[in-house]
Amino acid sequence: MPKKRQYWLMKSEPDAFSWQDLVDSPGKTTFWDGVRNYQARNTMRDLMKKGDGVFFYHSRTKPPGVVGVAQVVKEGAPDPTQFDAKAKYFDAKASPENPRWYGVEIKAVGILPSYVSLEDIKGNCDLDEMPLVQKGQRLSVQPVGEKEWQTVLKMGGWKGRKI
DNA sequence: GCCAACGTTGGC
DNA sequence: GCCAACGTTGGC
Repeated sequence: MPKKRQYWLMKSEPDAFSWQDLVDSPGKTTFWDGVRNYQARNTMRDLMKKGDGVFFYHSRTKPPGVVGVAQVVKEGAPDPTQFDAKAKYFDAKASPENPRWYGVEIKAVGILPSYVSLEDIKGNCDLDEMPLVQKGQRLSVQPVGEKEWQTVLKMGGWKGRKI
């Protein structure tokens, strides 16, 4: 039974970790750590699969929007920062035997030739169903439908390989 | 920098 | 197990 390709959107504040930081990472790959929201955790731990497409979204920028395309290269694994007492994301209630927080590894595939801002997304009625534009939506890791994935790629002038 | 929306914590 | 207080997110 072939698995259906899934798509996601991951938010990051560029001051903390930008698209360029991802591109500059060894192998253009990074472990997505520091997520401390249970729903986002469940998504990364249980749902995101190797090869899934990821929109890399810059939040708290002027303007916020989708900057590039990435892919999941390693599925959910315990986030090491939860065990590090000195780390910002330390969680005293987590232990290696009983991890609480998970992350995935993603790899940059390519930048979108044209940035797709939040305003652009809100302005396209084909994208009304995206969690991103729902009121009060704050999830840093969220699903993207097949239709929405293709629409945003088109808006961004994506000429890269199909994911 | 403001603040609405939302999630989590902890006293009871 | 309720819910007020608190902390965080993220657009504006």
